Amino acid sequence: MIQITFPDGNVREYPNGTTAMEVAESISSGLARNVLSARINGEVWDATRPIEGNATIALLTWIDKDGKSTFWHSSAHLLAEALEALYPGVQFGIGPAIESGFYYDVDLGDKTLSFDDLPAIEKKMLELAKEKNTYDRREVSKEEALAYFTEKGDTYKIELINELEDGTITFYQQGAFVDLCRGPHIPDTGKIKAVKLLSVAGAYWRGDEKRKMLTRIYGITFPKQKELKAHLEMMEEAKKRDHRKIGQELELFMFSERVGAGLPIWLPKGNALRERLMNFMREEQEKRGYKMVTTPHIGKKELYITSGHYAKYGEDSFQPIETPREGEEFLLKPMNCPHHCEIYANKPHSYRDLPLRIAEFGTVYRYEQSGELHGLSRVRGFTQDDAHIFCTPDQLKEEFLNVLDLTKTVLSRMGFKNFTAQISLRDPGKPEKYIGSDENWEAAERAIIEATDEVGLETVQELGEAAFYGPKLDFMVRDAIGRSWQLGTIQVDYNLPDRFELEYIGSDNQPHRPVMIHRAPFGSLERFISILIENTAGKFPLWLLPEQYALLPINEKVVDYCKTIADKLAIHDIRGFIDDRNESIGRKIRDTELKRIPYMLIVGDQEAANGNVSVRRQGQGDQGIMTLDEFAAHFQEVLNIEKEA
RNA sequence: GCCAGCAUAGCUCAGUUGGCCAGAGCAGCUGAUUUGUAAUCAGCGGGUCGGGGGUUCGAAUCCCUCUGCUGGCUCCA
Repeated sequence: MIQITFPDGNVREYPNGTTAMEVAESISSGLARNVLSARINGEVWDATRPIEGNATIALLTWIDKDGKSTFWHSSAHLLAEALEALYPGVQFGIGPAIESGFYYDVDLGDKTLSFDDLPAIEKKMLELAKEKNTYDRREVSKEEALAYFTEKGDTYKIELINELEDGTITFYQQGAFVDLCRGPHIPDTGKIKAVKLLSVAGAYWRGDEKRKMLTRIYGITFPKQKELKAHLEMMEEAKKRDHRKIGQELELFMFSERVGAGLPIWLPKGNALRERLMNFMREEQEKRGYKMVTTPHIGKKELYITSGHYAKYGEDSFQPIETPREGEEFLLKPMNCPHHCEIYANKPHSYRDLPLRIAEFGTVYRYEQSGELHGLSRVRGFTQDDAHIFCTPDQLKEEFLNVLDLTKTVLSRMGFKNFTAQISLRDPGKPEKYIGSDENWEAAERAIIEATDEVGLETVQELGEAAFYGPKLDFMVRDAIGRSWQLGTIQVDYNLPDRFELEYIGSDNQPHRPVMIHRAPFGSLERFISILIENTAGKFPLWLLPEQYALLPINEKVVDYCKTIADKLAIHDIRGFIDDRNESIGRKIRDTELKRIPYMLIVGDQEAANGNVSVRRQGQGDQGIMTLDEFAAHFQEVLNIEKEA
């Protein structure tokens, strides 16, 4: 007998070689039906795999993240089985579960697969699922594994096997389909009741753009049809929040083929939003001792040779602009730091001057591959809320903490709660990717980790995600369809001060090298606004809105009364406009609702006679009659709630 | 840049297997209407079907190419 320990600490005895499924059955048949896999001694296993020796167990079902992931990984195998049945000779790459569903990378030879082919594959998958084939695990020798896939002619699997150690290789088989796989899998295919293949896309084999591009099929599956339906409805809802759609509807920004791809054009309403964001940032920065500067949009090529950016990105940038007579070369600035370094170098500095915090809303231009462009999130010209802090090594941590505080203030003021703070570190295996000494890298990485620990910021660390000149702390936020984007960033840089030979005179009367922090709490206004739109579905916080209310006169006679209201509200710093079009009140309300203007003040003969307004809130309907003072008080209260949130 | 798609009026979309002057709703303009919580009514104007080239007696429809867009991949100072 062996002892099995349950998550609640209970211990029960079972015969040696018992499976998780049998354990589940011993508890209830309902549980057994729902078990997808099990965590045995911390490792996720097949529910049908015999447990040898004492163990801890956690039975995993659809509600567990690992249960879902087992389900989706098994679904990838089902997809592969269907593909093999429909397209004999297909070769397989890898087929993992992802955050929401799964994919399989396949090589169909000369055959190209398009979206229209997916329904037939879905149908085959459901057909195969109904066979309720079990997923059978088998340990194989490397020799046997190679022999099988050589016979089958699957070059990708052979490549994978060659990198595995003999004795650790397992095959899984369901129905006629055998795959190289570590597992685990669900007990049988019958649990997969609902299948939706979402898209086909190209994906380079092993993520290497020099290697062959395989066909990637994305899909998602569920144990119940109803769940699939709910999921698809959710995706539809998310699409309505897409900033590209809302941006057009609300006339915030546009693109023009003639101006060029990836070059956003801000329309008056979007620009007003931008201005408010910038003013907010200006105020917050002024409180924290930043000085604003303005620098040109271009800089001589030599500037970027000095900074090291030319060597790193010269080929992959917009190419230099030349002066017609002198032949001087200028680059569109891809970042502001070299210009700011020159500002620092403009005069000698004493340690007493530091930290020096130089800020600019700097518009920069970067070449992005055409396939990468995406609305406002990935563009070729954008404005950073950039600043560079020059400080002594001793001040580094305090300055970092100061920036951290600013960034957190910004995110909370915007109502962003679901961000991830990611510390991006070097890839230790690829020193050639980075410039700067080991010593400086270590010091910088340590500073970031310590500062985030100190403020209790929860972070994730990613190796290999650092910029080429230094480690960074990025704030990542998700868009409407779950993609993660970098917004705010804080980067420590020992390199640029070196390259620009920046100095300050210390208390010892000797020259020293300052440390530099690059930071942008919004990141770029473009991307920030794209996320703001998707997070709020275009219903922006009240304090940010240029148009907070619309005054809707019911007839012409009350327009003058509306004007007196607007004047009085302006005194309270409440902004809005009068919709005096010759339209029905129903139409005015509908149009204002669609423009997502938070307050509608409806005024007819009664309101004009009584000196009040009828208040309607966007999306919430009639709020009843209020006097102006009542409305102003209510308004102020909402602003206060926003501020504290 | 690569893979797979898409591109018809300002917007959202129809347009059967290539066949008369390319359609609708909304928006716009003109007029009537002065309206009580999500679309008042009527009339009118508007598209070299993304650009260019080709096949054909004939192309929005088929082929090539460029541009832009969508979903991925790679990249992201």
